Amino acid sequence: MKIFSLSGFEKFPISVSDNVLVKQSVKVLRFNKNDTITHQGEVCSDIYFMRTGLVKLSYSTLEGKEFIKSFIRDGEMFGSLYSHLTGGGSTFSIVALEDIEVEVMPFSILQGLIEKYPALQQFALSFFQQLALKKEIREYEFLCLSAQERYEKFCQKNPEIVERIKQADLALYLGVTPIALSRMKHRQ
Amino acid sequence: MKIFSLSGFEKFPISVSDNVLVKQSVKVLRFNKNDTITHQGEVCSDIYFMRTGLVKLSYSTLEGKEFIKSFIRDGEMFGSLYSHLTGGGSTFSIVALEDIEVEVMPFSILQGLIEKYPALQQFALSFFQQLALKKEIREYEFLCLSAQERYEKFCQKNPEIVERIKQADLALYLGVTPIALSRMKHRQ
DNA sequence: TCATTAAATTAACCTCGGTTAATTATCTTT
DNA sequence: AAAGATAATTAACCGAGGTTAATTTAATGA
Repeated sequence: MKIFSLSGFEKFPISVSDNVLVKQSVKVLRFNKNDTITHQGEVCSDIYFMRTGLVKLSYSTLEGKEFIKSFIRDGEMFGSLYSHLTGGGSTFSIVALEDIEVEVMPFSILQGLIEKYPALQQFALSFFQQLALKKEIREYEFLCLSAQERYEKFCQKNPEIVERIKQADLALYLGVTPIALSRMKHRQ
Repeated sequence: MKIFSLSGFEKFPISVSDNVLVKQSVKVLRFNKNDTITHQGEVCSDIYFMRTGLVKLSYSTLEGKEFIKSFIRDGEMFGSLYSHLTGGGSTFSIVALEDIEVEVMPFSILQGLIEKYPALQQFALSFFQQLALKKEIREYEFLCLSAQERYEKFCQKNPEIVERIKQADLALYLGVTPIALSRMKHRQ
């Protein structure tokens, strides 16, 4: 049961005075394509709402390899769950794949509002249930599907995203090298 | 911030009358090793608390292959998030790896209690945050680690579980065949 | 204890994906 | 339009893991 659909932090169903608080806490930031919004390892105590554009959340390994956790597009909310829950540095970087405009708010402010408003509590619960479900589906795909099948499914489910990203980034999301993805595409 | 640690549904911090409700709704069931508790495809509108024993949540593919989503041990809670959120059939089966004793309660009862008690709401939020985090860590492992590395990490983090499961089941959890895991173990 | 079944190991063969490097296509930018 | 950079493709080689099947080891039961 969705109480409301998020179209930015200032649209939370809260009192006028708390809305003023939110307006004071929220910063609207712009980044250029290829900018890194937050670096892997940095503590990330903010929550983001993507107004326009597209970013990737990506892991860099010790051997210098990159893998992509997810793509976040306009209208979606994101942050580092790990950083939020443990206070440690984020396990991934956030990089703009297009020029973007994001709203940024400290986790702590959102936390306070959630404790105060049942509707926000329901929203938060639903958000994390959906996040868990998404990640369970990704777990299923890594376990049960081949790279080829993951590729076909992604293209089918996210045709718009495929248009907006480099093929190499799609490969890193699927867990294979860009070369392997190129081969897969041209396999008869 | 953990409000309380779950040691069974009857230990929820709720009123005496609601506790009676819970006691009436909860069934304690016993299953033998190798019994299937719920079958893939069946709607699973219950939530489980594992008193004693160990189960696996596993996917069966069309080609007759099996892959293991997770192991659930004594003291843990589980259910089908997908079935709960969509009303559809569960995407996985639940199979006892030891003789087990579980508490079973309809999701709907828990849902009602969550709406009534802030402490339970906080508990549910925390539960799904932790679930999402666990699945994000598994996503990281599939993306960034080799099968060998996933094996070593699992043994390191879950030595007790390794003792209690068949090596073949560990392989299916790691996403490789039992043969591949045997080879990995004996690789110098 | 022996017999039977299940689990784990090993071998031989093959496919898929990683790696390096060269080549071609596609974008940018002036 | 030409030049330079970036992205994608292709080739050759290698290793990890899948597959089938045989063998050994361990567990279970009568």
